[in-house]
Amino acid sequence: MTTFVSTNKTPTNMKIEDVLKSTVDYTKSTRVVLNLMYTQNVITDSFNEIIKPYDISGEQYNVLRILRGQKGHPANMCIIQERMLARTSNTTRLVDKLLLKDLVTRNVCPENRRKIEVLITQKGLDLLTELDPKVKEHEEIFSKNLNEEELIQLNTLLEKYRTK
Amino acid sequence: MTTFVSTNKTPTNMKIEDVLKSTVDYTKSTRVVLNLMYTQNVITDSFNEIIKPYDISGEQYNVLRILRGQKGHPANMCIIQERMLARTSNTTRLVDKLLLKDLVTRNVCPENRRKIEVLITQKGLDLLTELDPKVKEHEEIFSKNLNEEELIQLNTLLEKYRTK
DNA sequence: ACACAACACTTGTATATACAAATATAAATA
DNA sequence: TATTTATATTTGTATATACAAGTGTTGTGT
Repeated sequence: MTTFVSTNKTPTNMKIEDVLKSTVDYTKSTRVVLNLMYTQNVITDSFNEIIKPYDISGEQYNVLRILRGQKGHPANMCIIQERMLARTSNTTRLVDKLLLKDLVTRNVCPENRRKIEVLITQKGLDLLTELDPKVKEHEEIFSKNLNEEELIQLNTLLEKYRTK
Repeated sequence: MTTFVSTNKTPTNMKIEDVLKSTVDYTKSTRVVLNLMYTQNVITDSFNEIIKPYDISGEQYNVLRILRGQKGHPANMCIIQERMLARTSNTTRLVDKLLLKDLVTRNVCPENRRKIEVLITQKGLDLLTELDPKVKEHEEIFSKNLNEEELIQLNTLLEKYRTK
């Protein structure tokens, strides 16, 4: 079976029916779901290629970003989880991996021994600094396909769409 | 640590900065990436709740849908993978799981013994029939937040955005 | 002070993703 | 025909997701 990871030549801007080789047209509702899923996969795959040489996963990167955002204040597991994109990720094990790479420190909170204080190390900050321009570039590869107006529209529609 | 899976009361229609509790505003490019990731997570979580009672995963459901779309023609692994939303899923192991539940059959292709012929069983078709209305309802829970015009716009913007 | 619930986190298990390597068959070429 | 190359799939390993159950700590009520 051919692997489509890096050799994927499927034009990404096609109608979703063509991407998924469907012979029938979907309803607008179905198309939105599939377009969202597929577009997210395209972005994630592209992002993973960027961080791959740095021996870090997208989720680990996400945790580091949250920790940097704390600006020196320690974050406990609750805080990290609240701010993650995928709320059900296992924060304990993600922090474990970062700890092994010396990108974070982890200590029991003295005021409340149930809590854990996680801090990003200088090594972690340096890694993020190195990644910053590449991540910015990655975001712009896609957003350059839309003009300012369309970017605003897309953001508005996504926020409106996901309301429950 | 509190689990946010089913007890998550975070309003889903908020600005992405509020959802992720960011104190600073993101650029439009960053917002699109985060909105896409987060919205996809919201949809996926909601979909997983629907199929959970049926002892099947979202990816397994996806494979069954592809097989039904074949209308009696067997699909080999290549075909299934091409049509999946996440191109890097491990089709072999997904089919393994479906086989254990008697939802598909798997046979070596006699014309080309490298290939595998996968077919959906009647039990698989029945499961999909039972799920059809629930899946439709799921799609409409979100799409009802937008009018016809906006649904078309969102689809168009997503297809345009992901162009590489 | 004691019991018990709530909280914060960790651990276990099954599934899925990501990617490399291995196997088996078929096609191409010397 | 033998050898190489390409194709189709499987297997292995590490990571991540999903969810339930477990551990230890704190707060609350009696």
